[in-house]
Amino acid sequence: MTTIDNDELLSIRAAELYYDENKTQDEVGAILKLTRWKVGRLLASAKDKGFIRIEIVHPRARRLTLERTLTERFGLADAIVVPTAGTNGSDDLRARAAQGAADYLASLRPVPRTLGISWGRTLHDVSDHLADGWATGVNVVQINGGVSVNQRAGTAASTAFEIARKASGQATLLPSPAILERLETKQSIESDRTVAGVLSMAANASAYLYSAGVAGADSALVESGYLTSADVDELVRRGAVGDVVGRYIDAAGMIVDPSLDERTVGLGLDALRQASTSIAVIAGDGKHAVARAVVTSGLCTVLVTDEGTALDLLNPEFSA
Amino acid sequence: MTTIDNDELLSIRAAELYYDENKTQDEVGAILKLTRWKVGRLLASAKDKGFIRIEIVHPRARRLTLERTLTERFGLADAIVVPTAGTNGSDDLRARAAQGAADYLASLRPVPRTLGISWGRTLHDVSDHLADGWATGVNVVQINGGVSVNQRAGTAASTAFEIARKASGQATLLPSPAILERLETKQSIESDRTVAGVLSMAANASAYLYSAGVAGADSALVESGYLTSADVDELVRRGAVGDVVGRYIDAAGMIVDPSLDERTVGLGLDALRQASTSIAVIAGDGKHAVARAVVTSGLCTVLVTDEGTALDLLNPEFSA
DNA sequence: GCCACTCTTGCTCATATGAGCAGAAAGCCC
DNA sequence: GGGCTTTCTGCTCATATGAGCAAGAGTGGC
Repeated sequence: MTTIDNDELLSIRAAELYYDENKTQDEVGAILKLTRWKVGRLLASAKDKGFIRIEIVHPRARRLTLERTLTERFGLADAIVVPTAGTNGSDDLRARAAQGAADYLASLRPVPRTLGISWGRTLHDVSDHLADGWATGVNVVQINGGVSVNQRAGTAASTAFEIARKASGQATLLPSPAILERLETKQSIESDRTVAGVLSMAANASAYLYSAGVAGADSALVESGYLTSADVDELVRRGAVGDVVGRYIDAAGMIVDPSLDERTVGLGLDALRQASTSIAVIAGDGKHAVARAVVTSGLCTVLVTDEGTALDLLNPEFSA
Repeated sequence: MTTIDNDELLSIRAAELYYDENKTQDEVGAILKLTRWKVGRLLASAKDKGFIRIEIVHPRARRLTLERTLTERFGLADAIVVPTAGTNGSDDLRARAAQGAADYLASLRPVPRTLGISWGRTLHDVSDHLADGWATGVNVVQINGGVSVNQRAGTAASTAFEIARKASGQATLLPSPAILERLETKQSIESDRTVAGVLSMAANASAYLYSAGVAGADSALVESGYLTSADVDELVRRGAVGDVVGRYIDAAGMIVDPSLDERTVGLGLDALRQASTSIAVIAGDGKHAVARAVVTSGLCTVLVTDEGTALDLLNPEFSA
C-alpha cells in the first residue's frame, strides 16, 4: 500500500472539517483530538503543499497572479488574464477576453482622446461588451483598411461606430482597402487627402486597441478576399505566425513579406511599438504563437488574454 | 452586453485580492475604495452565491457533506465518499474507494472479532490498502463460495489471508464452489461438516465487508466459469442489476432467480440485512444501479463509494 | 411633501486566527 | 549516557474577522 505521512492525512481530515463543514479550528481540534494550534499548523501545511485549491468561478474573474507574472516577465504596462474554467468553446473564451478588454478600456486613465482600433471578430466583441457611457468624448479611428469589401468589413465600420457611440465620441473610418494589388495604387491612395488625414489622425492616437489573427485559411484577410488561401500558405511557409492590423509577422515579430507589407494600408507596426498605450486582445488556444510574437517583439504595452495563452507564454520553453 | 449587478463584480474583484493575493479585507478595502465591512459582506455574498469554490485535492480526501446526506437519506450508520477529482480511470477510483474502506475498517469500534468478507477485485484492493497491524486478532471468514476454480478464485483466498495476516488473525475459507448445478449437490455440500462449520462461523460474524458486481458479461461469476454470459443476459432480462455475494438482485434488492439462488452457496442476503455492521464497497460509474439497489433495500449499514455514485444516489429521480 | 417601510452602511464588540517565542522532545554524534 | 542541534508543542499576544445593532439612505404610497 502507498505510504502517506500521517500528518498529511491528518491535515486533509482537518481541511475537510474546516473548509467543507465550516467548523472552527477549535472544533476541528476537539474532533481530531488535537490542540487548535496543531490544527492551524496542519491547515497551513495543507495549503502550502497545494492540497487546498481555492478557485473563483465567475465569467468576469481574473487571474491576478498570472497577470503580475506576465507584466514582470515581458515588461508590459499591464496584463489582463481571464480564467478558462467553465468556458464552453472558443467563442465563450473570446467573449470573456473581450469583456476583460472592455473593462480595462473603461478603467484606462487618462481617458484617451483618440483611440485607434483595428477590426475583426474580437474587436467586434469588445465593442459589444463595452457599457454605454464607458467614457465620454473618445474619438475612434480605424488604423487599418478594410471598409466595404463585404459584410465582414461592414462590421468593421460598425465596431468603430459602436465604440465611439458608447463614449459619445466620433468615429473615423479609414476609407481604403486593406491590401492593394499594386504598390502605385497604394501610394496614390495614401496620398489622397482624406486617407492621409485619417492616417495621420491614427498616427497621433493616444491609445491603440487591436487583436491579432492566426495565419491560416480562415484568416479574416482571406475571408474578406484580400488574400487567397494559397497566399497565406506561402506566408506560413516563410514563417508567418499571424497578422496584426493586416500585417503578417513571424515568431520574432518581423514582417514576413516586405513587398506585401508595402501594399498594406494602415498604421505600421513601428507606430504600435512606439505607442505609449497599445492594447492587444489575443485569446484562444490557436493564438498562442501570435500572442508570443506580439508580446516578445514589443508590439503591445498591455495584453488581454486567457489563462491558457498566458500559461503558454510563461512556459519556460523560451526562457533564459 | 450582459448586465451584471455591480456589487457582484466588486465581490469578484474583492475575492481575487483576498483569496488569490492573500490580502486582508482591510487592504482589499483600501484598493477598491470600500470599508472593510463592505468587503466582508461582498466576500460573504460571493461565497453563498457559489463563486468561491474550495476544493481539497488529495487522493484520501473525503466528501463529508455528501456522506452526511447519504446517511440521513438512507438511514445508514455511516457513509464514506471519496472524491472523483483528479482520478485517472476506474481503477484509480476503485483504489480510492478501497483505501477509504480500509481506513474505515481500521477505525471501526468495537474492533470486530470475526469479519465476514466476499471476494473480487474491489475486496482484493481493500486488502491491499490495509496497513499492517490495522487491528489485532481479527479472524476473517469468507461468506460466499468460490475457491480454486481458477486464478480469480485464487485471489479470493489470498484476499482473506491478507486481511487476516495484517490483523494477526486467522483466515477461514469457504471450501465450496460459488454456484452448483444441482440443488441436491448444493444441499449435500452444505451439510458437510466442514462447510457447515464455516457457514455458521460466517453467520455469526460481528461485521461483514463485501462489494457488488454489475450484471454483465464481464461479471466475476462469468469469468470464474459459474455462469455463461447467456445466463447473465437472461438474468438482466428478468431485471437483474448486479450481484451481491454471488446472488443476483433486481432494482428492489429482490432475488431475481430463486432457483439459481437456491444453488448458490454462502450467506443469504437476509443475514446481511440483519447484521449490525455490514459494509458495502461499491464504486465506479457502472455501479450506480447496484449501489442504489443495495442501499435502498437495506443490504448495508455502511456504504463506501465515490462522489459520482453518491450524487447519483441522491439524484431526486426516486425521491418522495 | 411626508410618513412608513426596507435596504444599506458604519460601527462596537466578541471571537477566530496567525506570529512569535520558550520550553519539551527527539535525534544524533561521540 | 552526555552534550549537542533540530524539530515540535503549547502558549501569549496582536491582528483579522464575523455578528449584531443603530443610524442613514432610498423607495413607494398617498
